[in-house]
Amino acid sequence: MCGRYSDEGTTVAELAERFDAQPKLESFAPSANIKPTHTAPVVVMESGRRELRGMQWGLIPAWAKDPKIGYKTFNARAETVAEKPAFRQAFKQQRCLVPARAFYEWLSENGRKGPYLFSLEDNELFAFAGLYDVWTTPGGDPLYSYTIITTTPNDLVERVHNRMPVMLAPQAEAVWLDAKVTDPLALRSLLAPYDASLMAVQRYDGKL
DNA sequence: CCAGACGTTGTT
DNA sequence: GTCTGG
DNA sequence: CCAGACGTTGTT
DNA sequence: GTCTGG
Repeated sequence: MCGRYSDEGTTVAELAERFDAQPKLESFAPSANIKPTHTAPVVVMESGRRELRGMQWGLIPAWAKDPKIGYKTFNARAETVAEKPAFRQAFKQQRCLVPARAFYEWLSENGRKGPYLFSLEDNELFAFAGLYDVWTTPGGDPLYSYTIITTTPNDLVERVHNRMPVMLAPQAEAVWLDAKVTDPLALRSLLAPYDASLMAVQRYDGKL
C-alpha cells in the first residue's frame, strides 16, 4: 500500500477527500477491480489512530497451514462470525473497515445475468464491516488479509440477491474499530442491513 | 486419540 | 489454535 | 465465479 | 461439455 493516512475519529467518508487525490480510487470498490486475492486498502486502528494498510481479500487465519483457504473466506456471515474458528478471533480483536463507493450484485433475468450497482444515494464513500488477520508466509513475512461480512439484504438489495455486505454508518464505524468494545451482542447489532432509503441502485451496463 | 477441518458464493 | 468426527 | 482437469489401481 | 478445486 502506498500512502499512510491516519486521523483519529475520521470517518471513511471524510478520508475520501484524501483518497480522491490517489489514482487508484476505483480500486476501493470491491467490483471488477478487486477480487478475492487482490490487494486493497483497508482501515485499521494502530496506536489509537486510523491507518490504511494494503491487504489481500480473503482472510487467511494466522493458524492456516495453507493460504488457499483465503479463496473461501472472502465473506463471513454475520450470523455466525462470532463462532466460526476462522473468524472468531478476528471478530474480537481484528476488526477493520473496507472503504468502497459501491458494490455489485448479479440478477438472473430471462436466462441472462446482469450486474446491478449499489451505492449510497449521495455516492459518498462508505465502509464495509471487515475482519483481518495476519498470516506468516514460509519466508517469515507477515501477510495481511481481510474478509467482508455479509448479512440479510434490505428491501432494495433483496430484489437482486439474498445477501448483502454489511455497510457501516459513520457513527458505527468508530464502534466497530474500537478495541474497547468487546460485547459480542453490541458488535453483532452493527451487522444489520443498511438503511435502504439511503441507497441507490442502477443497472450497470459498463464493462466489468 | 488422531486426522482433518476451519468457508461463502453462485460474478465479489 | 481449536473443535469435530471417526 | 473461473481455471483446469478430463484416469486407474493400489490391500477391490 | 461438465465437474472440481481454488
